[in-house]
Amino acid sequence: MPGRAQRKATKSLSHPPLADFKVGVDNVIFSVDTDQNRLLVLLVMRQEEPFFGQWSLPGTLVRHGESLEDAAYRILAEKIRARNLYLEQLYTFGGPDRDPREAPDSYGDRYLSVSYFALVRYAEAELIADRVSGIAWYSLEQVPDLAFDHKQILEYGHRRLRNKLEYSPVAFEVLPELFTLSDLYQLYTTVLGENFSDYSNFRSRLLKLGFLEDTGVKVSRGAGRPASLYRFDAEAFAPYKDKPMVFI
Amino acid sequence: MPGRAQRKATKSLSHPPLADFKVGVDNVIFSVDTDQNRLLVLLVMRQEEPFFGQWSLPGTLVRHGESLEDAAYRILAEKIRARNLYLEQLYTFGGPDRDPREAPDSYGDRYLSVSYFALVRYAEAELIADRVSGIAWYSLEQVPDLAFDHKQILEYGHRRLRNKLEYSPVAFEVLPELFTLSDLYQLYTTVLGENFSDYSNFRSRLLKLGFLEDTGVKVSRGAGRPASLYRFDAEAFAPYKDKPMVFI
DNA sequence: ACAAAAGTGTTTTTTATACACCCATGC
DNA sequence: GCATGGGTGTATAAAAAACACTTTTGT
Repeated sequence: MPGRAQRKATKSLSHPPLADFKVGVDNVIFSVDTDQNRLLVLLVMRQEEPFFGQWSLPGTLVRHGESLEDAAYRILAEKIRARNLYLEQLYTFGGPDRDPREAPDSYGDRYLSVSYFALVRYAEAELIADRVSGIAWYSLEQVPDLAFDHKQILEYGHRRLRNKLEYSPVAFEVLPELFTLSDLYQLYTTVLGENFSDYSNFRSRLLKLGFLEDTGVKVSRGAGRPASLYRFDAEAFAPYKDKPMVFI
Repeated sequence: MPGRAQRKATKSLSHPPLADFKVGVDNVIFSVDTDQNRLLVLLVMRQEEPFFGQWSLPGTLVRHGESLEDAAYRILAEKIRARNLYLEQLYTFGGPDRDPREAPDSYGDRYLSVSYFALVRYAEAELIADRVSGIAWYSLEQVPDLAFDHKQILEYGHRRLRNKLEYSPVAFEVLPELFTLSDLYQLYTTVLGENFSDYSNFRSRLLKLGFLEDTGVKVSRGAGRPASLYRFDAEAFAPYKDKPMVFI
């Protein structure tokens, strides 16, 4: 590889050479199953080395001419047919030795992972099983061992989800379009833990804000009084944009 | 470059080839000059192409065997001798075409920038001028045109600073070790804008929290009653860790 | 009829906001 | 002695937290 050696020499003789990178994108895709009140992550079974046969976050390497975000959308689209979708960058993990493909002391490529955080609606998200069908939603408490440092990435994504839930309306990206107020409340408690707030206070606080539209439609789930279905009204929410701490 | 072509072929014939990256680290280093109440960023004058002679954020390319964070600390240490220091990752900018060194349609290297956010104490930070001395603190309102997409990165860092100021004790990383309460207040107003809170309320809220230690020492700055010097007590702050929204 | 879930309301406590006023210093 | 910045206190409004109660359904 004469081209590479040459490039090194141009810079400076005393410095250690620059690292060459392949850049991967890994997605932490969350959803919730409102019926069973489970917070879910999308995992895929790896079909190649390294970590063949292990579960991992859906990821891909960035291709020529492709932006990071494009790559993130691409894997998403390969794994899932989703109508709605929220996506944002999470964090970049890039220490040496995070990928076993990096030969310890060689001058081969380093692998760097830019992680993205995504939210989709469970009911509208159709998983795309390739021939080997290694793809599944996992409840957060039952996540198996993951390839690479994906457990760490997932943990980081989970933290981000908890934070975002408190001060931005991301809940409505994961909930179905029509939801009951206890769906919403349950989502908050499963993500934030019990005793983040009393139901009745949570309820009145949110209703007072005025961006939850009552459709009037009632649904009955087993015993008990039927609940109203609500819809998130993005326009009515607009004035709260950029103002933090609306929810709790 | 036969090695590279071979690697491509192993994967799949239909896919576009993977991009090869050089990874850069760019630091947004903030400080405040308490005397003049200016929020400052550290800029360096580029000594090489591209953007030769333009101001830019201090950055470097990641070397073989070096982690991203190591690289971030390395540039910092090259530019500044700082006792205290706060550093965290900001965001990764990685679209194609963000760096003019990328030939538009070639298969050359892409340049990706992982940005870091740093805070140092102005008084304790000694700038290291290399032979050409192209390094300086710039007041945020007077930042000139910057190389690459550094203006965007800086803007992003500024946003992060504003957020962090509200819910974490980063202010004490930028202030000198001993500071008056109006130093603190001024810092908040210069970063967050006027009318974020009335001085007297700000004051009593913070003192009630109990992690500001009054040293008893007084300083007089021109006319007016001399002010007490305070010190941030990290231990007393500990219970507030992870609890957001302590300051406002 | 009664348990279960949804929804309403009231009381108490805490926190935010506004603002009036006193204190110590330089000139 | 008065302007200047530092520091204290109080009165009012608003929001958070606790909890008691009503309403509507399935069984």
